[in-house]
Amino acid sequence: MPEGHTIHRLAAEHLRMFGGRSVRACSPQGRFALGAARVDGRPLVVAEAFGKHLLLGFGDEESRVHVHLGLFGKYSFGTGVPPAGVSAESVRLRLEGEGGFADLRGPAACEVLEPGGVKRLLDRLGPDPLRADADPEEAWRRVRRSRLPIAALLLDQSVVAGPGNIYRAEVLFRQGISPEVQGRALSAEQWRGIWDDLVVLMAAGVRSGRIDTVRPEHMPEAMGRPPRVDDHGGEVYVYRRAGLACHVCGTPVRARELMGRNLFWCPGCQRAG
DNA sequence: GATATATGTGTAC
DNA sequence: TACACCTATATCG
Repeated sequence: MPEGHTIHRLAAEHLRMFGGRSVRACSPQGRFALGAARVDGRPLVVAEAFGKHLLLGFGDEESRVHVHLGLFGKYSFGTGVPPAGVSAESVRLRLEGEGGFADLRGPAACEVLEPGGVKRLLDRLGPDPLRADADPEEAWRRVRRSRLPIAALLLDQSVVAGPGNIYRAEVLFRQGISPEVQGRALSAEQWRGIWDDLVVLMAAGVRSGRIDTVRPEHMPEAMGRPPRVDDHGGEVYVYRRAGLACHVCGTPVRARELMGRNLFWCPGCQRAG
Protein backbone atom coordinates (compact mmCIF):
# COMPACT_ATOMS: atom_id res chain seq x y z
CA MET A 1 0.00 0.00 0.00
CA PRO A 2 2.17 2.76 1.21
CA GLU A 3 3.71 4.77 -1.59
CA GLY A 4 3.19 8.52 -1.69
CA HIS A 5 -0.25 8.43 -3.30
CA THR A 6 -1.56 6.47 -0.30
CA ILE A 7 -0.39 9.13 2.13
CA HIS A 8 -1.99 11.95 0.13
CA ARG A 9 -5.25 10.01 0.20
CA LEU A 10 -4.90 9.56 3.94
CA ALA A 11 -4.40 13.28 4.46
CA ALA A 12 -7.56 14.05 2.49
CA GLU A 13 -9.48 11.34 4.32
CA HIS A 14 -8.47 12.80 7.69
CA LEU A 15 -9.69 16.24 6.66
CA ARG A 16 -12.98 14.87 5.34
CA MET A 17 -13.64 12.88 8.45
CA PHE A 18 -12.30 15.13 11.21
CA GLY A 19 -11.36 18.49 9.69
CA GLY A 20 -12.07 21.42 12.03
CA ARG A 21 -13.79 19.27 14.63
CA SER A 22 -12.46 18.02 17.92
CA VAL A 23 -11.37 14.41 18.08
CA ARG A 24 -10.67 11.91 20.78
CA ALA A 25 -7.26 10.34 20.52
CA CYS A 26 -5.98 7.22 22.23
CA SER A 27 -3.45 4.45 21.81
CA PRO A 28 -5.03 1.07 22.58
CA GLN A 29 -1.68 -0.61 21.94
CA GLY A 30 -0.05 1.83 24.35
CA ARG A 31 3.06 2.84 22.51
CA PHE A 32 1.70 6.27 21.59
CA ALA A 33 -0.21 6.88 24.80
CA LEU A 34 1.61 10.11 25.69
CA GLY A 35 1.31 11.57 22.20
CA ALA A 36 -2.37 10.66 21.97
CA ALA A 37 -3.07 12.26 25.35
CA ARG A 38 -1.40 15.41 24.14
CA VAL A 39 -3.79 15.96 21.23
CA ASP A 40 -6.90 14.33 22.74
CA GLY A 41 -9.93 16.61 22.62
CA ARG A 42 -8.43 19.13 20.20
CA PRO A 43 -9.75 19.82 16.71
CA LEU A 44 -7.83 18.42 13.75
CA VAL A 45 -6.87 21.45 11.69
CA VAL A 46 -3.97 20.22 9.53
CA ALA A 47 -3.53 16.98 7.58
CA GLU A 48 -0.81 17.13 5.00
CA ALA A 49 1.35 14.66 3.07
CA PHE A 50 4.98 15.18 2.12
CA GLY A 51 6.15 12.16 0.19
CA LYS A 52 5.42 9.15 2.38
CA HIS A 53 5.12 11.24 5.54
CA LEU A 54 1.80 12.29 7.05
CA LEU A 55 1.64 15.33 9.33
CA LEU A 56 -1.38 16.05 11.50
CA GLY A 57 -1.90 19.32 13.35
CA PHE A 58 -4.31 19.82 16.25
CA GLY A 59 -5.75 23.03 17.67
CA ASP A 60 -3.31 25.90 17.70
CA GLU A 61 -0.37 23.61 18.41
CA GLU A 62 2.65 24.13 16.20
CA SER A 63 3.74 20.57 16.87
CA ARG A 64 2.67 17.82 14.48
CA VAL A 65 1.82 14.18 14.83
CA HIS A 66 4.16 12.53 12.35
CA VAL A 67 3.13 9.19 10.86
CA HIS A 68 5.21 7.03 8.55
CA LEU A 69 3.65 3.72 7.54
CA GLY A 70 6.89 1.99 6.66
CA LEU A 71 6.39 -1.32 4.94
CA PHE A 72 3.58 -2.65 7.09
CA GLY A 73 1.65 0.30 8.44
CA LYS A 74 -2.05 0.51 7.62
CA TYR A 75 -4.99 2.77 8.35
CA SER A 76 -8.54 1.59 8.63
CA PHE A 77 -11.38 4.09 8.64
CA GLY A 78 -14.94 3.49 9.58
CA THR A 79 -18.14 5.14 10.64
CA GLY A 80 -19.65 4.65 14.03
CA VAL A 81 -17.85 3.03 16.91
CA PRO A 82 -14.51 1.30 16.26
CA PRO A 83 -14.68 -2.48 16.65
CA ALA A 84 -13.51 -3.95 19.94
CA GLY A 85 -11.70 -7.27 20.30
CA VAL A 86 -8.19 -8.57 19.87
CA SER A 87 -7.50 -6.59 16.69
CA ALA A 88 -8.00 -3.39 18.69
CA GLU A 89 -4.95 -4.26 20.75
CA SER A 90 -2.63 -3.55 17.84
CA VAL A 91 -3.99 -0.03 17.20
CA ARG A 92 -1.15 2.44 17.78
CA LEU A 93 -3.27 5.54 17.27
CA ARG A 94 -7.03 5.83 17.19
CA LEU A 95 -8.84 9.05 16.35
CA GLU A 96 -12.56 9.26 16.92
CA GLY A 97 -14.94 12.02 15.92
CA GLU A 98 -18.61 12.43 15.15
CA GLY A 99 -18.04 11.26 11.60
CA GLY A 100 -16.20 8.08 12.43
CA PHE A 101 -12.82 6.72 13.44
CA ALA A 102 -9.32 6.17 12.08
CA ASP A 103 -7.21 3.27 13.35
CA LEU A 104 -3.47 3.16 12.68
CA ARG A 105 -1.59 -0.14 12.97
CA GLY A 106 2.01 -1.09 12.44
CA PRO A 107 3.55 2.27 11.49
CA ALA A 108 7.31 2.68 11.35
CA ALA A 109 6.88 6.11 12.94
CA CYS A 110 4.14 7.66 15.03
CA GLU A 111 5.49 10.53 17.08
CA VAL A 112 4.98 14.15 18.04
CA LEU A 113 7.39 16.52 16.29
CA GLU A 114 8.10 20.02 17.50
CA PRO A 115 8.51 22.71 14.82
CA GLY A 116 12.26 22.09 14.69
CA GLY A 117 11.70 18.39 14.10
CA VAL A 118 9.19 19.13 11.36
CA LYS A 119 11.69 21.43 9.67
CA ARG A 120 14.44 18.80 9.84
CA LEU A 121 12.09 16.24 8.35
CA LEU A 122 10.99 18.44 5.47
CA ASP A 123 14.54 19.63 4.81
CA ARG A 124 15.69 16.12 4.10
CA LEU A 125 12.92 15.39 1.60
CA GLY A 126 13.21 16.01 -2.12
CA PRO A 127 10.32 17.42 -4.16
CA ASP A 128 7.07 15.42 -4.08
CA PRO A 129 5.47 14.95 -7.53
CA LEU A 130 2.05 15.14 -5.88
CA ARG A 131 2.63 18.58 -4.39
CA ALA A 132 1.86 21.76 -6.31
CA ASP A 133 4.89 23.44 -4.71
CA ALA A 134 7.32 20.76 -5.94
CA ASP A 135 10.28 21.85 -8.02
CA PRO A 136 11.58 19.09 -10.31
CA GLU A 137 14.78 21.08 -10.91
CA GLU A 138 15.70 20.51 -7.28
CA ALA A 139 15.70 16.77 -7.93
CA TRP A 140 17.43 17.16 -11.27
CA ARG A 141 20.35 18.95 -9.63
CA ARG A 142 20.94 15.83 -7.52
CA VAL A 143 20.28 13.34 -10.32
CA ARG A 144 22.47 14.97 -12.93
CA ARG A 145 25.67 14.74 -10.93
CA SER A 146 25.14 11.30 -9.40
CA ARG A 147 26.95 8.12 -10.37
CA LEU A 148 24.20 6.04 -8.80
CA PRO A 149 21.80 4.21 -11.10
CA ILE A 150 18.55 6.05 -11.70
CA ALA A 151 16.72 3.12 -10.05
CA ALA A 152 18.52 3.88 -6.78
CA LEU A 153 17.95 7.63 -7.07
CA LEU A 154 14.20 7.19 -7.55
CA LEU A 155 13.91 5.44 -4.17
CA ASP A 156 16.05 8.02 -2.39
CA GLN A 157 13.47 10.20 -0.67
CA SER A 158 15.94 13.06 -0.39
CA VAL A 159 16.01 13.15 -4.21
CA VAL A 160 12.30 12.59 -4.89
CA ALA A 161 9.76 12.16 -2.11
CA GLY A 162 6.87 9.77 -2.62
CA PRO A 163 7.68 7.12 -5.22
CA GLY A 164 8.23 3.59 -3.96
CA ASN A 165 9.24 0.31 -5.52
CA ILE A 166 6.20 -0.02 -7.80
CA TYR A 167 6.26 3.51 -9.21
CA ARG A 168 10.01 3.24 -9.71
CA ALA A 169 9.71 0.08 -11.77
CA GLU A 170 6.72 1.26 -13.78
CA VAL A 171 7.89 4.78 -14.55
CA LEU A 172 11.24 3.54 -15.84
CA PHE A 173 9.42 0.99 -17.98
CA ARG A 174 7.07 3.59 -19.42
CA GLN A 175 9.93 5.95 -20.15
CA GLY A 176 11.98 3.18 -21.77
CA ILE A 177 14.94 3.88 -19.52
CA SER A 178 17.18 1.15 -18.16
CA PRO A 179 17.31 1.14 -14.36
CA GLU A 180 21.09 0.84 -14.52
CA VAL A 181 21.68 4.20 -16.20
CA GLN A 182 23.65 6.55 -13.99
CA GLY A 183 21.88 9.71 -13.00
CA ARG A 184 24.59 11.79 -14.65
CA ALA A 185 24.11 9.91 -17.92
CA LEU A 186 20.48 11.00 -18.21
CA SER A 187 19.50 13.92 -20.40
CA ALA A 188 17.41 16.76 -19.05
CA GLU A 189 14.62 15.58 -21.37
CA GLN A 190 14.73 12.08 -19.94
CA TRP A 191 14.52 13.44 -16.41
CA ARG A 192 11.60 15.63 -17.46
CA GLY A 193 9.92 12.56 -18.90
CA ILE A 194 10.34 10.64 -15.66
CA TRP A 195 9.11 13.52 -13.50
CA ASP A 196 6.11 14.37 -15.65
CA ASP A 197 5.13 10.73 -15.78
CA LEU A 198 5.41 10.40 -12.00
CA VAL A 199 3.05 13.36 -11.67
CA VAL A 200 0.53 11.69 -13.99
CA LEU A 201 0.80 8.19 -12.51
CA MET A 202 0.78 9.25 -8.88
CA ALA A 203 -2.13 11.67 -9.34
CA ALA A 204 -4.08 8.80 -10.90
CA GLY A 205 -3.07 6.70 -7.89
CA VAL A 206 -4.48 9.30 -5.53
CA ARG A 207 -7.78 9.24 -7.40
CA SER A 208 -8.12 5.46 -7.62
CA GLY A 209 -6.34 4.34 -4.48
CA ARG A 210 -4.22 1.83 -6.38
CA ILE A 211 -1.24 1.80 -8.70
CA ASP A 212 -2.17 1.23 -12.32
CA THR A 213 0.02 1.80 -15.29
CA VAL A 214 -1.07 1.82 -18.87
CA ARG A 215 0.86 1.57 -22.10
CA PRO A 216 2.28 4.96 -22.95
CA GLU A 217 1.39 6.22 -26.41
CA HIS A 218 4.92 6.13 -27.69
CA MET A 219 5.15 2.40 -27.07
CA PRO A 220 3.94 -0.22 -29.53
CA GLU A 221 0.63 -1.99 -28.95
CA ALA A 222 0.52 -4.47 -26.11
CA MET A 223 0.53 -8.13 -27.08
CA GLY A 224 -3.10 -8.67 -26.24
CA ARG A 225 -2.84 -9.65 -22.60
CA PRO A 226 -3.79 -7.26 -19.85
CA PRO A 227 -1.05 -6.02 -17.56
CA ARG A 228 -0.66 -8.07 -14.44
CA VAL A 229 -3.19 -7.43 -11.72
CA ASP A 230 -0.80 -7.78 -8.86
CA ASP A 231 -1.53 -8.70 -5.26
CA HIS A 232 -1.10 -5.02 -4.54
CA GLY A 233 -4.34 -4.55 -6.45
CA GLY A 234 -3.27 -2.69 -9.56
CA GLU A 235 -2.39 -3.27 -13.20
CA VAL A 236 1.32 -3.13 -13.84
CA TYR A 237 3.76 -3.95 -16.62
CA VAL A 238 6.93 -5.10 -14.88
CA TYR A 239 6.57 -4.95 -11.10
CA ARG A 240 6.76 -8.51 -9.74
CA ARG A 241 6.51 -10.01 -13.22
CA ALA A 242 9.98 -11.62 -13.19
CA GLY A 243 10.35 -14.27 -15.88
CA LEU A 244 7.03 -13.45 -17.56
CA ALA A 245 6.90 -12.11 -21.09
CA CYS A 246 6.81 -8.33 -21.43
CA HIS A 247 3.33 -7.24 -22.51
CA VAL A 248 4.82 -4.94 -25.13
CA CYS A 249 7.79 -6.80 -26.64
CA GLY A 250 7.62 -10.35 -25.27
CA THR A 251 11.09 -10.32 -23.71
CA PRO A 252 11.11 -11.99 -20.28
CA VAL A 253 10.93 -9.40 -17.52
CA ARG A 254 14.04 -9.44 -15.39
CA ALA A 255 14.50 -8.99 -11.66
CA ARG A 256 17.41 -8.48 -9.35
CA GLU A 257 18.16 -7.05 -5.98
CA LEU A 258 19.53 -3.52 -5.98
CA MET A 259 20.56 -2.01 -2.66
CA GLY A 260 18.29 -4.35 -0.78
CA ARG A 261 15.16 -3.79 -2.88
CA ASN A 262 13.64 -5.88 -5.64
CA LEU A 263 14.06 -4.30 -9.02
CA PHE A 264 12.05 -5.28 -12.12
CA TRP A 265 12.56 -4.20 -15.71
CA CYS A 266 12.19 -5.26 -19.32
CA PRO A 267 15.57 -5.41 -21.05
CA GLY A 268 13.81 -5.23 -24.42
CA CYS A 269 11.88 -2.02 -23.82
CA GLN A 270 14.28 -0.27 -21.47
CA ARG A 271 17.43 0.95 -23.14
CA ALA A 272 20.60 2.39 -21.70
CA GLY A 273 20.96 6.16 -21.50
C1' DG B 1 1.49 -23.85 13.46
C1' DA B 2 5.52 -22.42 11.00
C1' DT B 3 7.45 -19.87 7.51
C1' DA B 4 7.94 -16.50 3.85
C1' DT B 5 6.83 -12.20 2.00
C1' DA B 6 5.58 -7.17 1.40
C1' DT B 7 4.52 -0.91 -1.82
C1' DG B 8 10.21 1.28 3.85
C1' DT B 9 13.73 3.35 6.52
C1' DG B 10 17.33 3.85 9.99
C1' DT B 11 21.44 2.26 12.20
C1' DA B 12 25.61 -0.23 12.83
C1' DC B 13 29.71 -2.79 11.08
C1' DT C 1 25.82 -4.88 3.23
C1' DA C 2 23.35 -6.73 7.23
C1' DC C 3 20.05 -6.40 10.32
C1' DA C 4 16.38 -4.50 13.19
C1' DC C 5 11.75 -2.97 13.40
C1' DC C 6 6.56 -2.73 12.76
C1' DT C 7 1.99 -6.17 11.20
C1' DA C 8 -0.95 -8.88 8.20
C1' DT C 9 -1.59 -12.30 4.90
C1' DA C 10 -0.45 -16.11 1.88
C1' DT C 11 1.42 -20.59 1.47
C1' DC C 12 3.19 -24.81 3.12
C1' DG C 13 3.26 -28.97 5.96
